[in-house]
Amino acid sequence: MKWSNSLIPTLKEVPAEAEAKSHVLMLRAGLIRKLGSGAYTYLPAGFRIINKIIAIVREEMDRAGAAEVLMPAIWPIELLKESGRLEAFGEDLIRFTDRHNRKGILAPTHEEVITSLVRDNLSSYKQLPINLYQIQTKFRDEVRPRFGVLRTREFLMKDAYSFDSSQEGLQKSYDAMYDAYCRIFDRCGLEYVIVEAESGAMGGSRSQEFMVQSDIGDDKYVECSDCGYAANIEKAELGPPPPQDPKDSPDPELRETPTPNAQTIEEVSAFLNVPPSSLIKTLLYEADGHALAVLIRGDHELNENKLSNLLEGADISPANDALINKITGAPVGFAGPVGLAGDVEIIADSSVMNVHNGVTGANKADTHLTGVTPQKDFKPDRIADIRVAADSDPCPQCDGKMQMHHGIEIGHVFQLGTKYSDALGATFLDGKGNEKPYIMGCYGIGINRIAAASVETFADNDGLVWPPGIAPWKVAVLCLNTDNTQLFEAAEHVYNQLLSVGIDPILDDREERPGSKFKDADLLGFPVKVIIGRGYEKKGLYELQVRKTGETLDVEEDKLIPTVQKILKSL
RNA sequence: CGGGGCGUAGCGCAGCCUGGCUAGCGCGCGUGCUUUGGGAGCACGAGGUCCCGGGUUCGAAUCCCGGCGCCCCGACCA
Repeated sequence: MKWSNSLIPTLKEVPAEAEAKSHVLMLRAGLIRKLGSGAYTYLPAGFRIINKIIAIVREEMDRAGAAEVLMPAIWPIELLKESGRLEAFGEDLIRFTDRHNRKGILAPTHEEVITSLVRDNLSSYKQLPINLYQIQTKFRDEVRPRFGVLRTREFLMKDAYSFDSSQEGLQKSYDAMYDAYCRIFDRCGLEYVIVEAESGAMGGSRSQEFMVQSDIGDDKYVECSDCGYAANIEKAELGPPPPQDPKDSPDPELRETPTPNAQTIEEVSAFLNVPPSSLIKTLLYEADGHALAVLIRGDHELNENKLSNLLEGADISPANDALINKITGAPVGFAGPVGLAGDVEIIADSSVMNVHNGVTGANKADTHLTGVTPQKDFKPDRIADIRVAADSDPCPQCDGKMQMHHGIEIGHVFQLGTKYSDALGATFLDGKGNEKPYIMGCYGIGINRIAAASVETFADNDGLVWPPGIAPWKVAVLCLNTDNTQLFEAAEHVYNQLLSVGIDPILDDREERPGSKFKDADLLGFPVKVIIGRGYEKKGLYELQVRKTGETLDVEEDKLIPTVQKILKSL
């Protein structure tokens, strides 16, 4: 590609609307332009990056034995009703009504379509396993699109769905996708962490996410530097709390303390001048009709997933004010486990049991109890790990501590099981003639996010730095003076040579001053620059610059192509 | 959905509080001359529904009311 034939509107100044590094640089480098909230145009250079990523994804999916399809983005709304996910997606759906007054949606994902497709066109275990994938635009009316291309209302996703006749088969399909994902992200040059995840509203059992560590990431995960255990914050299990220090004082005396106008953890902590970790929060919940008092240390957060799992998947919801009043006999904000009415099950997080000289609500307006000792002053019915993991928490698999990180989710793999095949009646006949639901897996990759995550990870003060695998062009040929025919012809010659060995160059043939060309090339992040200027004029030498390292070297014509190839291989 | 902020030339902004001449500055853009290895200099020039609608006023970018759009923080996020 010749620069003059493309559209690469670079910006010197930082656009006001952009905050995140990737957003700023993708705008400045002329990769994207915003059309509306959460909707971006990819200009030629940006689209080339997307296409590079897609090509890698496609190659690896095909290598893993998946077959590509293309499904509609426009759905009749009934399809989501059938699977029961209309509620689950709710406001996130972009809905429309057509000229015949039929209700439709723009597809947020495609489990329903693929499941009904397979239901209607496959019938025998002999045809299994099968894995179908597509690369499609998904639509979700995000509450808050942000960070440029990282969270948008329409985005490209590679989604794959596997259909197996057995759990063992699913495991094989899942492992194959897992391996393919590693190859894909490796080839994209990303540094990523694979974390255990909750399968959540998708249903199913095993689930892992591929994360790129980044402070602007929407997801949080913990990782143990000793053993490598890593898990999404929603999922992360905790090791046992560190052993209790031997008590240097006898159990304190339990007493009521007036705490007017102090209800929240912060207020009580400040009022009584005790750290939040000495407070015991009492959260009242309703679970399938019975009341729960859930005890969590003041500086911790309840993990509802863990609580629900502990209760064998019961639907749990915070108790309403009326119920709280009934249980505690006090206004909201003063609940405590001491002396609670008998039919309330008390579930305590493990860490609560180590609290010494604790503070809880007194089940009485404007009053807290101090000097609370677990087991002595109250006895939980159950003690379990039910809180959200935090930084420096003990690892569940070794003696190490876990660190908390923010991450950008670039891919996920799920073992769905039979959730969708059951809901949509998708069955096959096994070898004995029995009807069985397909055992499914689903596997997603956020195409646009790969680009943004790469920028967040690798960009520097001068601009983007692309790994060669997804660079819009691998090599930029800079002709520093287009008026000089000798230089220009040499530049074109290099450009053609690179083309002929399949290297994918861009020729900066613009009538710009050298400074602009250098700055733009750095901003765009081409892995290698070939500079034809002074050195060529005087000594017939080409100058090579490596974007990532800043390294430069002069080479003679016959060494040029091999040297470029060598550098690209080393990056 | 709650909180904060913004909307003036392609981009970044000033002007608004305290209404008043032809709405200004930098970058970018066009033409000419000079310049040519890290975003050149000079000169000339083009480019504006001041987000939209209504109101107040002799007069509105500026004040008032209503709306729309966008950004940031939070909540949310299969």
